[in-house]
Amino acid sequence: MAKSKNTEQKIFDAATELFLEKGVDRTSVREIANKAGINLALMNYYFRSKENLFDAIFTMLVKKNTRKLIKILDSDLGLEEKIRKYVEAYIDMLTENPLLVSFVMAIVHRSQERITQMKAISSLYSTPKFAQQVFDESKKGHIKPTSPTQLFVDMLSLITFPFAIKLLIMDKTSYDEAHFQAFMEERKQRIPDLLLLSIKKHEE
Amino acid sequence: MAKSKNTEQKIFDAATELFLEKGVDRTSVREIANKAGINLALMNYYFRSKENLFDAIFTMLVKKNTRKLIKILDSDLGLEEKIRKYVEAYIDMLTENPLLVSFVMAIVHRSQERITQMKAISSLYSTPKFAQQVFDESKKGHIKPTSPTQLFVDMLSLITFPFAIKLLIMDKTSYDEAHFQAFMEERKQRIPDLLLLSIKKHEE
DNA sequence: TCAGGATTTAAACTTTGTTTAAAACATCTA
DNA sequence: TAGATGTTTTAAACAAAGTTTAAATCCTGA
Repeated sequence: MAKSKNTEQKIFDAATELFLEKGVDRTSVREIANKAGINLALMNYYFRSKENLFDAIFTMLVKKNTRKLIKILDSDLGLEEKIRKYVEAYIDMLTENPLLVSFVMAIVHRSQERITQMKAISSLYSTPKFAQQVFDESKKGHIKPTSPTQLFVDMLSLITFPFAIKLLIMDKTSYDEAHFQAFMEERKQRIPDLLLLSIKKHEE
Repeated sequence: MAKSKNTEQKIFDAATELFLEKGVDRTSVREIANKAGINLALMNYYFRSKENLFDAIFTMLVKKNTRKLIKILDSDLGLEEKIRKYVEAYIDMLTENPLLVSFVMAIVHRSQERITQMKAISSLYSTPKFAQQVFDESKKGHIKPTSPTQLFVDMLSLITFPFAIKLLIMDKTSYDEAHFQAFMEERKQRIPDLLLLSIKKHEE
């Protein structure tokens, strides 16, 4: 167990860098081995397969980047502030890690079956506290009767999907990177406004 | 050019069936050749590559399924009715063709660069009439000042993304297929309500 | 009819991810 | 210390994938 930890880490690091840089599919195992300066077979020795290595890296990335989001969801903030903070933090996160989006898309498209078993993703979408909060506020009559699931799916959709079709948006609107960034910045206000409006009482 | 059209069609049909059934990545060229009853090399003779064949099939599928959607967007319906009709038709379309979702995700994730060049997709998201309509109604003061792009992205996100994370939703809520269908059925009301509320004037 | 282009075929090629079996290394015990 | 044992590393081969090649066959028009 002397150099072992080291080799495993070398593979992990090289693969992470390559996956983020060129995408999983366009990165070959031989390339990873090369970059890590190790023998080809060691990838399969330490991780059972390339797919497995991908899972490990993806889990690490999600964990590293979503702690803040989960903390917000589980906090004691009021619903409005919670939603505003969550949307902002989520958009910031995806802006800083654009490749997480394509990673998620990769998962969605390649491993539909496995997606529910990936604890990292699963925990990201686990929202008992948030759901309870929506339920309670509904009950107390502070907001309209609202399905927590619908509300949460609305929120996720409005945040995430625009990143997935980023290039399409940029193409259709002739935006450059800066414009798109401004577009998403605008959504930090827009999305909470939209969601809060929909659950607020007393309007017509 | 005797049997040629026939062979090309046989490949196209066999591939379509297999792609839809098992996904693109899990379908090998040899399998397609087998099912079509043709020689392996003919796939590359008629379509230049498997990727190309996929593009052709995808374009066909999108065209076939989105005519109705485009027609609605380009119609003379009022904004409210247009949005309601569009959302309903779109959700119906994705419900009936669940594989179109993963196809879109595949494109988004594998071909970010090419996505804007795919006319089928591009035209689906081309909304000059809708944008004009939103712009005019804003100007006339019938609705709040609204960015057509933001509104359209909102709508697309709310419709499409839930299908992308379908398994995740089903897992988290212990839904079965029927439940999920009902969940999306509910969204046919919910999404237009949400969007219309956000552009309506005079509230609060 | 037969020349020439289009189509089809069998075979090989390249690049994937993965496995194997032996070699090298490290560790622990008699 | 020497040897046995388990771990790590290596070179080589494997299977399956998409693609290409070059020859064979078919078809059509002059």
